[in-house]
Amino acid sequence: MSTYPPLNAAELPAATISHVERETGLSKDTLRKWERRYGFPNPARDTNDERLYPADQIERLRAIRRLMDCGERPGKIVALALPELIDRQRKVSASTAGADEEPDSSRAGLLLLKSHERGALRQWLMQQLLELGLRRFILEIIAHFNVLVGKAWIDGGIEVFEEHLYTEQVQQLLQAALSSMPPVTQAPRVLLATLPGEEHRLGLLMAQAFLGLEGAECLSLGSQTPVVDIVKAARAHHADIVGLSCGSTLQWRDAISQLTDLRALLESRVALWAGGAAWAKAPAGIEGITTFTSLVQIPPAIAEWRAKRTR
Amino acid sequence: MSTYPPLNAAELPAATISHVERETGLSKDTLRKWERRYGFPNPARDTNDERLYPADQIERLRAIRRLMDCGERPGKIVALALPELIDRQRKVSASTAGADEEPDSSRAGLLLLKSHERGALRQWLMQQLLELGLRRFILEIIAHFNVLVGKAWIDGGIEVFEEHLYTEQVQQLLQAALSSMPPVTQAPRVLLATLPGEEHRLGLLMAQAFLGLEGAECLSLGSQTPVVDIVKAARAHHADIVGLSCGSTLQWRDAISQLTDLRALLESRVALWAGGAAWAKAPAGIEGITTFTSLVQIPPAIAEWRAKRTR
DNA sequence: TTTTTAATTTGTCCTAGTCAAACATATCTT
DNA sequence: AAGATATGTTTGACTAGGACAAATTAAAAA
Repeated sequence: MSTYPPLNAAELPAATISHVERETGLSKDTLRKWERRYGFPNPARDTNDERLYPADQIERLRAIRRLMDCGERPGKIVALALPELIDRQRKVSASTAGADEEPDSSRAGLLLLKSHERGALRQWLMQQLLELGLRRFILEIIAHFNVLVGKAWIDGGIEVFEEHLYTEQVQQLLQAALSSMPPVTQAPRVLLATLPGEEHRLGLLMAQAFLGLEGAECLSLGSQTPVVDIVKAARAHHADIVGLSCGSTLQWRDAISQLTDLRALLESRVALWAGGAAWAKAPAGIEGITTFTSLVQIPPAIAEWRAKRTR
Repeated sequence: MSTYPPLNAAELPAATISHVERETGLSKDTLRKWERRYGFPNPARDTNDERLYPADQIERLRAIRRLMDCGERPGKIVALALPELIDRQRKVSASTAGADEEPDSSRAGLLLLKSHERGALRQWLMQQLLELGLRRFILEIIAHFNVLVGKAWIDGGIEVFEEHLYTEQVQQLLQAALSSMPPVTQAPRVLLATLPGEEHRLGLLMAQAFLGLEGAECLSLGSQTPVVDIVKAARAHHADIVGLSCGSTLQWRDAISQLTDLRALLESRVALWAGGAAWAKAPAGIEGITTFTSLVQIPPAIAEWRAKRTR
């Protein structure tokens, strides 16, 4: 499949600390602390005593980052070498899946994605969409696909660019489907957004599709909207519900603090809904905020909202 | 128009330094340095001696940031009070426009956007698209609209959420238009992406549309793809051209360093094209990189590429 | 006027240390 | 044994103050 030579670590230029911050998502402070505490990373220095990270260390840092996103703690893994890290990644992704079924259809899609054949994946997705309809397509294909891709992402079974390509395809498809939906002007009016720090739009789009199917009026601010501006938008457009999509990138710790601020600023008649993977393992509910761990919870929630409203 | 009460600065919670970093885009280091050098910002401290920024200072920082994006230097403006800042914003946005014509059509769109009437803007955009066709729509409506919105954004004449809403609408429209274009498999094969730090997808979409109109095969990685992964994708998909969209968020200083790395890693047969507002004021061209300041440069560039190829 | 040189501005990086909150473990109670 | 509570450890964000290169402006020379 891959006839092209793999990217050799040695030929890559060494990177500065801000470079590494960008590529790994680990803050400069964290990188320096780890160096001191665990002896890794162990960057060279340039003439000006500034850190220069060799490419293989960045690779290792990326692997560490992935494991941490799965709940591993730095102290246990930062000092590990790459092979051991990969080993552990395997274990984690296996245990995460559990005895979970593997829908053949999604698996087929993954193969298409990895085949690097332009058009193949897109065509397959379109076909599935036509065959199943929007609701089932999202629930049965995209949702499953997302966990598959996520799992592969953890154990390094998928390249970053493959994940980007996939996301881009699906977004295009969903957005096309959305814009072909008849514009509704029915209550409730939902304002959708993502908080600063969370860049993934896919969850937002899926939610928008689901809300649209329920006949709710959607207004999307896109990703990374500051809290203050969400509030202003909600006022200007008289939103009934503000919906946030919180991926796992954003730690729910961070999310909660922002959500609390938001709740305080929002008029009390406006409901605050927060969905996404971040809430699967979040501890308790917060006063005045409804959390969603799955898209299927949306339709009943809408129904309930309407029931309350008519009373 | 705005019957809702304005957001009072006093009722907003004070923010931590990372909060401010997120909301203003100014790094923590910069915020601390300014405090020391210019006496502003001047945050309170909590029990643990950590900075707490009141909301009005954040507002001021945002204004400063906007001015700096227009080329003003910190030393001249950081110490200024909000009214003086706004004054200067007016001047700058006026001089930027110069004797530029103001196309009535785009101006009408701006009014629709600010009217907060859901559907109005969308409908107007769709109508324009149908009437003008994709190419003229992008060139005459979207491009003009972008500078209008950009200008309003500078002098605070537009809210952040309004800008988000606008961007979201246009993206939806463009993406729908793209997915209804017949899939081409004609040379050159272009890989599109945005570097880490640049989150704006709109420029990317416009480029994709233009390339598609020229019959080139496009493959988009979306925004914020690390350099290494762009290289891997180019290899895997045998791209002929790698196209990057560099907005003004990303300083061209930063962009150039990343582009140089990218150029070094890419096979020499692969062309590297970089477009966007960032290059309008960039000094010199870089070896092996073609820069674009306008979309209209794309078609001739494609023609030239093909001419070279057939030889 | 243009070019070269010196001064200033500015943001990023450095060290080294403090501390609250999150997590893990052991101890006590019912 | 399960549940609550206290104690200990881990961790990342934050602080201060300084060094320095790159970018910009101002001054001097051609």
